[in-house]
Amino acid sequence: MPHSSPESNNSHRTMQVVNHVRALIENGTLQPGDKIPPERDLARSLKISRASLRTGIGYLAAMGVMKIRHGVGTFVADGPPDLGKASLSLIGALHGFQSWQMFEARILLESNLAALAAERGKEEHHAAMAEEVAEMFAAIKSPIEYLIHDVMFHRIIAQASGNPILAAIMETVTSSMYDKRRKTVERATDLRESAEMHREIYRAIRTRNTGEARRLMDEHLRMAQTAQGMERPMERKAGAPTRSSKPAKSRAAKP
Amino acid sequence: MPHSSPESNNSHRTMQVVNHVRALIENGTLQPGDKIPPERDLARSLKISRASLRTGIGYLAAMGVMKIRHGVGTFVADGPPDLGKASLSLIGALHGFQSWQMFEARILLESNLAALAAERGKEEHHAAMAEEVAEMFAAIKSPIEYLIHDVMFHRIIAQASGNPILAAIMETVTSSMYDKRRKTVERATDLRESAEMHREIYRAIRTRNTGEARRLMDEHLRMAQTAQGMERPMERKAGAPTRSSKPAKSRAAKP
DNA sequence: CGATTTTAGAGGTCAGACCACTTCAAGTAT
DNA sequence: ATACTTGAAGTGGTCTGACCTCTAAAATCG
Repeated sequence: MPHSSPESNNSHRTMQVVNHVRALIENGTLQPGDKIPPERDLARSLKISRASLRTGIGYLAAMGVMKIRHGVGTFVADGPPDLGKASLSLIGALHGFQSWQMFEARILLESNLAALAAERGKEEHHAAMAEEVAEMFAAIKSPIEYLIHDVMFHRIIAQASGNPILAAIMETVTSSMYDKRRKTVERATDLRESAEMHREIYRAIRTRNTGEARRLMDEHLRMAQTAQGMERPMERKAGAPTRSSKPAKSRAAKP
Repeated sequence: MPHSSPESNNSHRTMQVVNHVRALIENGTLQPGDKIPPERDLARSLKISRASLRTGIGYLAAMGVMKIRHGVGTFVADGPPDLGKASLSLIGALHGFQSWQMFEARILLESNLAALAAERGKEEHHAAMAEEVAEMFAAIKSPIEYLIHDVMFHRIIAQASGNPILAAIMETVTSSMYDKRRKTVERATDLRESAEMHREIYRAIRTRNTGEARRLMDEHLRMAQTAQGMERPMERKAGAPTRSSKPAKSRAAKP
C-alpha cells in the first residue's frame, strides 16, 4: 500500500526521520504504544546528528504520531487517533474560528457518526455504550466524573461508526471544546436529563434506527450548545464581517 | 479572550515559543502571510537558544501554522487553512485508515458543506463558482488543468459554507487524496460529464436549494469514488477485523 | 519491610561554528 | 544598452559536544 504524499515543506533531514518512522509504522515494525530507541542511538543509526533527529521527532510529536515523555522515552501514540489536538486551537486563532462554528462542525460530525454507528455498531460497542450510560446515571451528582463518561460515550459511538478517520476528526474537534464543556458541566446543568438523552441515543443505535440516532444526537448537541450560549448569532445585514474571509487570492494547486 | 488549552506534551521552551506566537496571532500583530523575525534575532529577543526556538517553530510548521522557506524566511501560513496536511497521512498509516473510509469522510463532509453553501453562499461565491465551472468546461481536454479548477470549485463551496472549520477539515482530507485523484483524472474519465455535474451543483447552490445541493454533491462524489474503485468492501461475516481498534487502555512499554 | 537516597538512562537546552539556499546588486562580456 | 556571471548578504539547516533536568529503578538505610 503506497502513499507517496508530497509533504511539500520541511528540510531534508527532518523528512528523512519522518519517512524512516513512517516506513517502520507501515511495515508493522512500529505499533501504537511502542517505544523507539533513545535519541542518541537512533541518531547514530540514521547517521544524522541528534539535533536533526530531534527536529524530526518533534515534527511527528506535533502531529500526534509520537508522544515524548521527558526522562522516560519516546513512544508511538496510542489511544484514540487525533489530528494534533493543538492544531485546531492554533489554526483557529489564526483564522478567527467562532464558537458556534466549532459547535456546528461537531453537531454535523457526531450526528452522522451516530447514524453510522446505528448502522454498523457491533455488540461490543453496544455493551460499552450501555456501561457508560449506566456510569453517567451513577455520576449524576459528580459533574467532573459525569463528563468523563460523557466523553467516553461519544468516543465509543465514533469507534462504532467504523470510520476511524471521522472518529479522529471528531476527537480533534471535541478536544478543542473540552475546556468550555467542563466549565458548563460544572455549573450543574440538568445532568439527569442529559443522561436520559444519552440513553435514548444508545437505544436508537442498538436498535439500528439510523434516522432516529442521527436526530437524537443532533437534538442532544443543539441542547448542549444552547446551554452554553453558543448559538449562531443573528444574520447581519451588511457591513464588515467579524473577520473577513475573502476568496483568498490565487493559490494554484500544487505541481 | 483567553483560551487555555492544555497542550499536554511538549517541553517548556517549545511551548514558550508556541505561546508567544499564539499571542501575537491572537492580538492581531501577526497576520497570515506575515514574516517573522530571523531565528537569530527572535531567539535573542526571547532569551532562548536558537535550537530551542527552532524546535518551537518546527512545531508550529508541522501543524501548518507556519511556513518555512529555506534561505528566505519563516512566514505565517496563508491560503486555505488545514490541520497539517501530512498528519492525516501519518496517522492514517498508524491506524490503518482505508481508502473507502477516506472517501466516506469526504462525501459526508462535502455534501453537508454543499448544503450549507446553498443556504449561506454569497454572490461573490456564486460568481467564483461559476467561473470555475466555466474553466472546467474549457479544460475538458486537459486533465491536469481540469483538476485544478475542480479542486478550486470544491474549495469555494467550502468557503461559501461559512464554516472555516469544516472547510479546513475538508481541505485536510481532500489533500490526502490528491495523489490518487490526479492519477485517476489523468486516465481520462469523462470530464464532460463531470463538468456537467459541477454545473448542476452550482445551480442548486445558487438557487439555494439545500437538499438538492447535498444530494447532487453526494451523487457526484460517489461517482468519483466508483471511478477509482474505492467502494466499501463487502461485509465480512466474522473473524478478525482488518485492524482491531479495541477500546485502547493501558500504555505499557516493555524495555 | 518500608522509606529514603543514589544512580543510570532518556529527553531538554545551550553555545558557536559551519553549510546550503535565495536574492539581488555589482561587474563583465557581448 | 542588454544579458549573463559573479559574489556578498541574509536566512534557514546541520553538526558537535557538553551540561541540565526529569523519571524510574536499584541500592541503602532505619
